[in-house]
Amino acid sequence: MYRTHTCGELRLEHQGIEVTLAGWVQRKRELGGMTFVDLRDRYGITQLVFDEKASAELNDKLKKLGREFVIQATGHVRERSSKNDHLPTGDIEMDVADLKVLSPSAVPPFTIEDESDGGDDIRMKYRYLDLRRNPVRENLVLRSKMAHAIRSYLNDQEFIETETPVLIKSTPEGARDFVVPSRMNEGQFYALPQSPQVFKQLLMVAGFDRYYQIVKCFRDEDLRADRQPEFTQIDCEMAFVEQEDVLNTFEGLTKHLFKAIKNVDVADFPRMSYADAMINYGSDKPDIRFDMLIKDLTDVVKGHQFSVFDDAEFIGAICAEGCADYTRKQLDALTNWVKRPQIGAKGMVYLKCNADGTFKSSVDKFYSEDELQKWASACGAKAGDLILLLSGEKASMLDALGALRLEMGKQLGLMDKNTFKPLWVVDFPLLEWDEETQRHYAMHHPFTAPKPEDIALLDTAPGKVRANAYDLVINGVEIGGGSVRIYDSELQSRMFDLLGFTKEEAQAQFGFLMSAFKYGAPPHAGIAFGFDRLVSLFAGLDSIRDVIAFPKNNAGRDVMIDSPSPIAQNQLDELNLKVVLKEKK
RNA sequence: GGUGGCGUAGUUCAGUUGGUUAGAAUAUCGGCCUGUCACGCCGAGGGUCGCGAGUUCGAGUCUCGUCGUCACCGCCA
Repeated sequence: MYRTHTCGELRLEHQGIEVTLAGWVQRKRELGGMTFVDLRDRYGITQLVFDEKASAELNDKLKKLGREFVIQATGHVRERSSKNDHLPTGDIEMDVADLKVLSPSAVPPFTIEDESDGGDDIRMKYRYLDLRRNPVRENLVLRSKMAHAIRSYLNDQEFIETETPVLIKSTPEGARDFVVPSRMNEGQFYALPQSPQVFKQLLMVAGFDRYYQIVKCFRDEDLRADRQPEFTQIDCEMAFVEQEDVLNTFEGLTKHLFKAIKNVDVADFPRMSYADAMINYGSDKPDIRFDMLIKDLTDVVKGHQFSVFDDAEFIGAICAEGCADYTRKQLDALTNWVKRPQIGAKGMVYLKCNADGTFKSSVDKFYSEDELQKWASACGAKAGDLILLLSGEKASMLDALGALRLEMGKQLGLMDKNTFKPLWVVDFPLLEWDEETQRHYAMHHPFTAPKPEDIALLDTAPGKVRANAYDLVINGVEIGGGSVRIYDSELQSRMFDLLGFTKEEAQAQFGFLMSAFKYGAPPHAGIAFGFDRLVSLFAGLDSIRDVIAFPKNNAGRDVMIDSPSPIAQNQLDELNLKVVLKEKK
């Protein structure tokens, strides 16, 4: 036995007893005749005291101790003569009688403290050291607790946790697959799952009725702060349910997590159609912690010889409360911000609704005070507010206004990390048109059921068909999404047809699913939450990297183990692979 | 694929208009110190200014390229 107690549990009540602790040297404070050592493990810190007069042997060992040495110390617990209110163990210390170095440490490249001196790069390279730090470890403890709470909630609701295979089959739709060559099947490849989609549907056909899994998924696409090539989903599917049943079940799960983990009671989640989200928020994942809705001013501002507006398909605005005192410099900065290629606006028009009731606009030579008053009324603006207008092609301006809205929300401090506003976005379009390939793609996935009342549109106006598909959005983050599935092989076959699959292709890719549907498939629906995003939201973090023990960087590299990496020629030979690198231009 | 930020001591950063020997903090090492807890005080060592070209009498500083890293756009059913 290496220890009798952890470094976080000794208190005054333990005084007088002999204990053994083991852990890492956090810090050494030498005061000449005596030395203090802070001993750390994941449970806390306990102060060890060494008296110079005790023994020469102990002094020698003590002298050699450095930061992050792993040691074992034995001695009696005693009350401190000067206590430390900042530590739970601050009333006591160990009078060390015996010390053993279990493992020495090189000088770590950054300080292992709550506020480390290390930057992201170096901490990622030495992730195992970064994980010793309290804030990083706490994120992973939170993750563990949330996983536990999810399992417990779903188990109580009769969900069956079922594993599905990781080596599966590549499909053309959706994200790029990570592929794995098969040695035993020459020239053939497995794919890693983008999600266990078809397997969970087959489990419904199998009569499992309620399935869930906290499962790794893989997508070979470019990364972001909230996107990793491998990420974790809370993946679920239910049979004999309608959309409403799924929403209620997972709204319940989400509320349970907020209560159990953060002791927060959240109100019932509002529902918003995809169409409304796009028009009012310029986004399919609206942040409803604040309003500042987008207003369509097209009809209000046209027809006044201001050609920029007159020639535009759409003119939209947001109203920033209390910002009429923005300076020229601030407005110029915002204008430049919306003109960046990422936002893509050509320019920005402002209208200051001054406190004295007058108006000041960048285009007021085209518009009378009365006209400007109409703008203000249409935006619901009051004295002291600032209206920002963008004009251009409708879809891209809604997008830009949505981004501008978030930027203003950020600048005005309207996005409090401790406020949680979940909502369901529903009625997504079933299909989206792709200009490049001149065909429709499934917006969610090809197994999503159209709304029954829209099925007639499948032939006439497929772009207008709405799906029984839904997303859970919290604070502008897409936490999860799902849909009611097609369970009729005829309709499924028609969908593949719409998506441009030939009968043969559909049969080759998804024949197993359509066969399964011929043997009594129950109506079913499902949902998947992005677990990493959910944890980072609960932790108040912007990057999911912070809630993953060993994450990858922007380029999909693990800088700690230095992967990916080339493989040996004999491995390539065995797999019948030949590497041909493209010439760099 | 694209846009932008960053790259200087182990680490985090400063570095003026292009001009003498590139600084600070912290970490490390040595010395002093018996109640510290971010201990304190004194001292020391530590630099291919990411890399490569170019401009210049002279480049950490300017230009181009390249590599690394971060954020975003495209992409992510």
